[in-house]
Amino acid sequence: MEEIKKEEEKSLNFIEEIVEEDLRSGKNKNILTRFPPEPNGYLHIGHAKSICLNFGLAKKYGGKTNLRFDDTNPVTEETEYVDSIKEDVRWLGFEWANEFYASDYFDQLYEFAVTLMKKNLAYVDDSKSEEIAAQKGTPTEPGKRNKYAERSIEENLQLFTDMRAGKYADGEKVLRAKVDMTAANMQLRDPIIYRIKHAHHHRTGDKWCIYPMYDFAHGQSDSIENITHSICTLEFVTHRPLYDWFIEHLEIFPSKQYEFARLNMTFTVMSKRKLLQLVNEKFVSSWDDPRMPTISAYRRRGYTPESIRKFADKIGVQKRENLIDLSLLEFCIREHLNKIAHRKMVVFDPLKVVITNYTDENEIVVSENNPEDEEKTTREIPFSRELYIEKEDFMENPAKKFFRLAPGQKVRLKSAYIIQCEEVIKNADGSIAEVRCIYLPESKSGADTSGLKVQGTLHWVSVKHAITAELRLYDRLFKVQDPSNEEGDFKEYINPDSLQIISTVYAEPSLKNAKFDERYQFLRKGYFCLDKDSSEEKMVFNRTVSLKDTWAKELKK
RNA sequence: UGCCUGAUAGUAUAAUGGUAGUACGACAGAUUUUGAUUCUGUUUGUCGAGGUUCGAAUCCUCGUCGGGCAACCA
Repeated sequence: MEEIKKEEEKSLNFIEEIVEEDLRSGKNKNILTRFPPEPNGYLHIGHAKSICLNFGLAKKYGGKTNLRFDDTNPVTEETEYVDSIKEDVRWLGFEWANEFYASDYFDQLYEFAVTLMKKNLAYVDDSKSEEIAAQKGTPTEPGKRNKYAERSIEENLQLFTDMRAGKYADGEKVLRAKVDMTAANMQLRDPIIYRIKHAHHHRTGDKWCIYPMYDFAHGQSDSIENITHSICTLEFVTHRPLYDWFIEHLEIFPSKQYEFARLNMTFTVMSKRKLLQLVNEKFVSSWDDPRMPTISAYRRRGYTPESIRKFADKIGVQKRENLIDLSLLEFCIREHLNKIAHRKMVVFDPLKVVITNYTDENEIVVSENNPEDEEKTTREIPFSRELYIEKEDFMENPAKKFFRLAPGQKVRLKSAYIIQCEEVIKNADGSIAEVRCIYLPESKSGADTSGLKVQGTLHWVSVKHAITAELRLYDRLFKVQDPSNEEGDFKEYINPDSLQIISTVYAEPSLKNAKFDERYQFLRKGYFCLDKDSSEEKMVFNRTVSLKDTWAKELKK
């Protein structure tokens, strides 16, 4: 009871506080949020934060969320991205009330521009791009308005009509809002709101050759949809006065913009531009290469939607710049996988063990699928005289505190017997060929009458029953905590060992039935899932995340 | 040297004038047929200087430091 109460009293983030106040005061009867991606790249974990915020807020307060594609720049946007974004949002577990596109509103937006011109609040400017930039001034010097701002309403209307009709080439003219060239906030220095682009749009085709800019599309789209809380990242703070200015002068529904700090994560880059470079320049194989921080990559790698939502919840929502520890994300996925993943025994780097006093031909041992699971389901594993264990689980001259197999030392074979090492057989070159052991028949798991306690338990597979698979082990993509903040190109800091492929590992036979939507814990190794590159002939597994390994830490000391 | 923002343990995040708490990490220990999980403990913090107040992370003043803003990108 106490616990539950604590959970309910969890403090609100600053946006939840605003929403609660707006609901309490009656400013809003319901809330409506939106998630507004531009379809020019794949969604990443930073977007996941935004998705969880927008959809989570609506869910919590009984409102709804629209998915709206911010597709006002035809040259970078593609349908491929639209599809991947929808898949990712759904996979994360969210349902949108409506699927909209900023391009749905192009006619309306055009009318808004006409309205502004009629109010003498917008004008067609013939200046070149560089001229406009120069006239804008600098943060410390005010800008200057040019002669085009003097054009009559009629002339502006005519020119804008001509722009739409395709009478001008790209860049020849723009439509600007007439706000304030001397404003301290540079966003207000007569921002461009329409530009000419003779480009094919992924939805409207060739209907338009003029396209609205972000500032003249986003807020208006919010307003058209009656979005109550329009949540975006911090870099748009300086745009907010403009956002409000358009709404005020167009006299349309007053959506409100609120800003939070975007997610940064250690050993990761999070800009779509940089991620696109990684893909295009082949540093990774694709947008969903499991080393990428994209949602599709996490999905392929074996992350669960639950774990990502949990992560989003734990990092919170704030306005301060942040750099989240990757280990927090890893904690979240380990926590979930520990509960749901079935255990399997897989030997990565085999060392043959022969049990000299073992003669049974067909023994089957039984092992639990998941000790965390309430329902204690089990599976059968064939045992035999010749087994594989990990090379690293044997030391001829054991280090201090080495609890595993060594000459004369005893270990437990998981779910089977205690064995004792009797002899080490070597190859001509001095390397270890195999290890000979004896087993203790009375030590069988579940029926152990030996009275012995051993410190180590090893995973193993029967040589003649083992099946093989390929493993892909992933490490962080960058060598440094904050690649974007280092000197030079961020790509110089790519970790050359971010992908390790083990072409053949030996697994217990039950892994043959592995399914794409299931997660596995390879005992003492890590969490794995079947990769889409698997075929009838070859199973391929991705390591989602390793298990914590305090022994490896001990060795480093 | 303009405008806008922000500053609490290593990293995040609470405390909304009244005991600076939580999580991750790190470290130590207990349990363990996974050196996993679980459990216990330890560690480290209010950017600085003034002020208001019985009392300040919180309010005020002045600094310092970080981030953003000068794309026909979003």
